[in-house]
Amino acid sequence: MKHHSPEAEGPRFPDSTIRRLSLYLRFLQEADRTGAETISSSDLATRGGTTSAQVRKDLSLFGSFGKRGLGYSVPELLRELHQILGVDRPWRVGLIGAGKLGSALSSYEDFRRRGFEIRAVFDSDPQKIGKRWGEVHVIADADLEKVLERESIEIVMIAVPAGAAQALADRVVASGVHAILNFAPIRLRTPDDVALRNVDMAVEMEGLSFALTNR
Amino acid sequence: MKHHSPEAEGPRFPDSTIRRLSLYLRFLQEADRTGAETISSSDLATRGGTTSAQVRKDLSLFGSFGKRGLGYSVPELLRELHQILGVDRPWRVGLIGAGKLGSALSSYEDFRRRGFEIRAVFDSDPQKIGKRWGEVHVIADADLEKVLERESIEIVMIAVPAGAAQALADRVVASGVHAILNFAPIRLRTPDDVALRNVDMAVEMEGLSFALTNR
DNA sequence: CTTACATTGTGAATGTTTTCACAATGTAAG
DNA sequence: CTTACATTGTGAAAACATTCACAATGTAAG
Repeated sequence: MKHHSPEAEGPRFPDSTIRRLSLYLRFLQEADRTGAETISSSDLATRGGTTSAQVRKDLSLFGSFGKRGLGYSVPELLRELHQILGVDRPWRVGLIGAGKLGSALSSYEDFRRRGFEIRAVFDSDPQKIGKRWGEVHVIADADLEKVLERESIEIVMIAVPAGAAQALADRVVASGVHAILNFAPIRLRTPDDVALRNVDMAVEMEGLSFALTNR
Repeated sequence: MKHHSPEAEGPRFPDSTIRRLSLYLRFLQEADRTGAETISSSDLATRGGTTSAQVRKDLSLFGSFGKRGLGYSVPELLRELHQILGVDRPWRVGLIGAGKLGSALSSYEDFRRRGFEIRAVFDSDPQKIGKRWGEVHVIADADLEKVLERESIEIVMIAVPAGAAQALADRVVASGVHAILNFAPIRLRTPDDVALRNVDMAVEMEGLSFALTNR
């Protein structure tokens, strides 16, 4: 029954837990579509590739949502997870980089479906500026600050070459954005109050290379 | 001086360590380009966003490569990291999914530069089959097994919609491939002896959403 | 050769995450 | 109402990862 109390320094939640909550949310949506009323921690575990104890521990960090002997109510847990993850409302997203990867990101249906709405696309290439990209026009990097503010962008995705990423990140942060998803193969330096996630495909490939080599 | 011995069950290396080794490797390559002869654990730490003790601990899992009082020889540590990560030789990679994301992946220069060579691209769309994609032609999914074997593919990247991913993964595994990089928003089930990494962009975005919500 | 200094390699301490295991509590059937 | 059963929530234990702290060992200068 322990909810996190309104302490000066709030509790810190493991990153791994947050990732798993995202996965649970997905299975719940799936289960909901098939009309399931309730779901047990082991159901969630099997699909999420973890254990039922882990599922219960993860959820118990945020409250007690289940019924002993029965499991969790699908609609209720759906509501709770949406709220915990903050996806109970849409987010305004900016995308920097209108190359191939940017193109893939801007048309990625899963983002829109989950409430991540790309409201601005930026690029430095004059050839691309002004072109229609989905529902928005490509904007010059030079106008970054102006447009981030005008469009109230809350999350920025960076999909540019490594050499350009840090300078752009600095400008994004200076514009008051507090969340960045970085696809450039470089470790960005940002202040502590900026949430930063990296999608580093080369690192992932090298992880596979390592696994194949050491068997 | 402790090297890993040839035991029946080899030591297990933390995933987090392997990821960091990739980052160290990058920074070393950069340092090498600027002509640096040696580098200290704290140099590596600053760029990698960690601590010098962590760097030394990571490296010490694989051997002792440094010189007390001096640091690490850049060329030597480069060689060692290449070998540890298994990127001292090229890898033959297959790509399933010739959509926007597949397109971005197949032209991603960082892969080629690091020795990940895409030797085959697959898609189910008859419209796309036969078209030139970089240096290869798009091949029908139906020929997956045949071509994976013919091209001696060692690593497969899956960039298809969630609904198609598991069935394709099963076929990939059955064809003897032991490493998969999955971009589909689904948790694939694979045997234990298959190395699997996921790049899940929706999960990353929800992590940012969570961070922004809980501040 | 000796001293001053830098930096590694690594046990031990600490911190974090996962797993275990079971009392608590709910349902359902007789 | 009682019994049989399922499943949660959670302390405690175990496993795992990071940080500390310092002896060991190298360089370089006088």
